[in-house]
Amino acid sequence: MKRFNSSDSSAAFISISSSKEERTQKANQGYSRDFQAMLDNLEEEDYSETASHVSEKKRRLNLHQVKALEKNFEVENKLEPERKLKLAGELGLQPRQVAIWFQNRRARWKTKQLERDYGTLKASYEALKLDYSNLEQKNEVLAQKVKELKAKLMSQEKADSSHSVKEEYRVSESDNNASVHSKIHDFSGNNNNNSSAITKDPSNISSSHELMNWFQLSDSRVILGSRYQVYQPHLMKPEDQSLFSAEESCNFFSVDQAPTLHCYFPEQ
DNA sequence: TTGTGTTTTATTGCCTCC
DNA sequence: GGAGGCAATAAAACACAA
Repeated sequence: MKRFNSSDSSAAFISISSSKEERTQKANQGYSRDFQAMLDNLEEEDYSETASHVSEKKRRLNLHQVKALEKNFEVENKLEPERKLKLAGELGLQPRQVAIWFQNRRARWKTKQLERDYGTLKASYEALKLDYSNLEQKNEVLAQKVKELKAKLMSQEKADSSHSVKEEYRVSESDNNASVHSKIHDFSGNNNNNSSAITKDPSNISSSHELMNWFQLSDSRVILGSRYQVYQPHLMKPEDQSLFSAEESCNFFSVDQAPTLHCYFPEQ
């Protein structure tokens, strides 16, 4: 149960007869503000006097009272006891009425503030959404370009590799060296058996001619660590050496997930 | 005039602070 | 434990279309 001050509790309701209220409201519509305020004050006194014996009815505050309360609310939305008493005295209201008005006003303000916040959030969400769809479009364009460049590179490499094979074959024939010829043929014709030619230990090569050819072959290869790993840019299949592998560029242009670099740093 | 939706005034119950 | 704030709610007042 709410506790009221003794000063508040007596007349939270201002009792009036409804017929009288309607009459005065209609009559007041044509008056100036000052004159209406004066009438209102007179009415307050009148109602206070008759409060004890007339049926209780809610009564709306008049324009003057509401404006004064609004002005005070703008200054400070909380009400100290002294200010409450002062306002109540000035406006001819019960201190409790002033307190209730401030309380309800704060509630309305809060609702409006929530609506504003919602509007702001909604606007920023819409902007973000638009931004996202723009990025998505750009992403698609870039992915398409990558695809085109890849295709171009592949066809170019195909042309280059067939050209270099022919060149090497011609050189080996004119040299009339069976050993080197077989090695080159083996290497270019069957990639799966590369290891035997590539990893051959030079100490097993008997003739100086053979040794020379081994150097010629290994010249274009990079030997890494204990195992002989081959880097053969021209004779490698394009799909094996492609920077953008079947994993499709490490999802670099995927919009659904963050780009990962696992294909570049597999150990990580 | 009346039904209906909205706004305003006031109450209730709970919570926090001193 | 009293005072005051807040959320939820009731109820009167008001606006307005049909």
